Amino acid sequence: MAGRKRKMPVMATEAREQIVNNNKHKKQTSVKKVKEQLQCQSHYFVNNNNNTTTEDRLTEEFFKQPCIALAKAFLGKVLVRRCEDGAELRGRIVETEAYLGGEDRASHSAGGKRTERNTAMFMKPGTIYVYPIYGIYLCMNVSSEGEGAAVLLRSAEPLQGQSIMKQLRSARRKEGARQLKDKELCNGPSKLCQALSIPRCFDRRDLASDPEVWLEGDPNATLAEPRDIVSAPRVGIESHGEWAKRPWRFYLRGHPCVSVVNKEAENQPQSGNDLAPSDEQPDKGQNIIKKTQQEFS
DNA sequence: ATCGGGATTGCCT
DNA sequence: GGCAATCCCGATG
Repeated sequence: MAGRKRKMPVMATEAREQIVNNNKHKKQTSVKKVKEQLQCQSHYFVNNNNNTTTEDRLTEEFFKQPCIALAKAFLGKVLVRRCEDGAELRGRIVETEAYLGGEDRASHSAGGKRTERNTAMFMKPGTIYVYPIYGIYLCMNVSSEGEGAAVLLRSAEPLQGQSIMKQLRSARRKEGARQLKDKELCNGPSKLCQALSIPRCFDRRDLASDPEVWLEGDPNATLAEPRDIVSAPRVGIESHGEWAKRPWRFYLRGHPCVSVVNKEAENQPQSGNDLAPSDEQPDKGQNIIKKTQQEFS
């Protein structure tokens, strides 16, 4: 028997409120701009504006960084997905992993091996690499500087479009299962793909120029201080011996949307972070996390 | 042509 | 915390 998927309802009032709320605290957000966003969500409004560039959109320059530096730089940035009906989903990235090419045996591109599947890893920095895993899920990466290197996006904090994310995430769950909490919407690489509606066909697209998916700096958040970034071994790659121990997973310390907390790593001095100097104000990153912890508690 | 495994998740005990 | 689900891709013959 087939429990057919429910039809996606027209954008709910709740979602509109989220957009408005999201813009409330943004300085210089005009009423006009909010109205435009609301218009774009209507089924009856055809959006002919292909210029999705916003002042916050990150350009190709951002992605031109070595893999580990980029993996850290992603933390706090906002992944945006514009759906077909114009609705925008936003999630702040809070957890990443660096996969280097060449020597890194845990990488799909280990030994410089290039296949049909991992071609995107060898494309220009900012290229999206989407691959299927376990036959049922997807994972999203972004290529970085360095031959065959890419960053896996593991977790995000839902910022906008939570009601749509809930629908997308609930579609494949058992009927009658409990409602997902907001912090459970994107706390894992495949959950992130589901909640932000990242399909396989986004493979090899350019995050710097694609009209349907892009990255933004969050004007209210800033780069985390090195001490706010935890470096831990990557997860799910146990079989790769010594390479599995490299601390190339990065997440925001104490953030409620991180998929796997590593207490041991958190107690280590974070020596791997000397490559990420920060000229931001020291405690801003922490403030954001504290505020978020309250929101999600 | 066939085979083995996987950068995960959700449900069950 | 265990374990099945589920299928694509890449390696091998």
